[in-house]
Amino acid sequence: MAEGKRERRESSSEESVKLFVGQVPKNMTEVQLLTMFREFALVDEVNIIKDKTTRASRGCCFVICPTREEADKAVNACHNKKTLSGASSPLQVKYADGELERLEHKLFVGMLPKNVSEAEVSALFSIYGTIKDLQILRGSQQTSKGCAFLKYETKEQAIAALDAINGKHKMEGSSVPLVVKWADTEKERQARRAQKAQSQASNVPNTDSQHPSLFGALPLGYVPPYNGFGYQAPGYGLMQYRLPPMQNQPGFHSMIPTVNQGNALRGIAPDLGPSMNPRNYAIPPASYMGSAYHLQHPLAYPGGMFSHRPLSSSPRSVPPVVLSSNSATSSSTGKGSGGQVEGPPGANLFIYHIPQEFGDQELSTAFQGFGRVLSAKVFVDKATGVSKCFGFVSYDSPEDAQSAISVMNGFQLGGKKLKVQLKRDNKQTKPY
DNA sequence: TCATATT
Repeated sequence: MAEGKRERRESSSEESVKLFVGQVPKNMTEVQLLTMFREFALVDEVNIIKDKTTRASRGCCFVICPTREEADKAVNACHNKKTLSGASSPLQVKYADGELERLEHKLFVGMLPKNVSEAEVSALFSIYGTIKDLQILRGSQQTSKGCAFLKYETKEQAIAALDAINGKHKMEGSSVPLVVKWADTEKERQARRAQKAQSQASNVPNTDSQHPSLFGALPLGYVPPYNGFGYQAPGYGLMQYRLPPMQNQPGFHSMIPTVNQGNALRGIAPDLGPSMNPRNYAIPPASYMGSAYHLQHPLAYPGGMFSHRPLSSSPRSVPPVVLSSNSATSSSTGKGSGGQVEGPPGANLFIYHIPQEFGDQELSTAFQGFGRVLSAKVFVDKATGVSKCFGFVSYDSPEDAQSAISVMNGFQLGGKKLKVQLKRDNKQTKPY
């Protein structure tokens, strides 16, 4: 990225401030919102944030105020102060991502001599403007890391310092010039972190063994209705089947019969090799054993021949559950374009005590044996990306949801018992 | 412990 310059919106001047507003009813218009916010502050513009493809409101908007003072007025008057009709909680009004940073005029200074003090850095940079904040990064023993962050009062000051010092000014006793650049934004840092995590993850291709405790605890059972599978008969080698590419499926699946052999999984999975590790594990109910399931199965295709409750005639048969360690598979569950697909009333589940390591895909897979999963969402902490251990699963029919509840509620998975209930419906409140 | 969403 080029240093020393930042992208800027055409439509708003340097001092205007963008606010992000959440809890906006999806049926409100920009004009309505503009009118409302203008009761509290000067507002230049309101932009509803819409789904890229459907153009439907995503329930939030941006508000552009001409100055920081006006923006603060809007925040103070509205944030958590009023709930718009149709919203489930009060308006959230805050500086949009990056706005505060943009107003900070924050620079990164590199190639500082290790022994340089704050005072010395300050003396140099004060030539170009008023320093609002300065910190040299230090390690555990207070040893300098040779770089610093510095905030100026105005952007012009920061630019002046950047132009004058970057690559040009050598501090006393140093043979290399200082590096001065705009500090990374939070977004840039996130992207960097994500990239690092990504590259680290790809160095450890087989993550299946990271969930050994889950395998042992899996509910008995199952044949995935929309997935093909490989099958390992007891004592036989692992066989795999590849699905037709058009089926939008993970490339490989393995199905490991019986719970008692669950620990065999740990021995089997790694043998598949890094480029061929299985995506889904299905563990069929004990009642499947000793039955026709010792024979080779036909492949299951989406919408295909394989009933998703093939042995429901057996009273002791336990529900379908599949564990998936998939990370990169597209799926039939509703996601991808952002918003969650919700099913009809009574077909949406709230699930608590989801194992920490479950993501959307694992949740979807674990619940897909009861019906067509329209969407599955595990909630994660915005900052850390860590699962909050609760989420939602939507089916297209209430009956599917009920059968998922009857089987999965109370089911022990990963140390805790799942809590599976109908999702609360905050929506259709009927005031007379 | 019930949808927090950044054009």
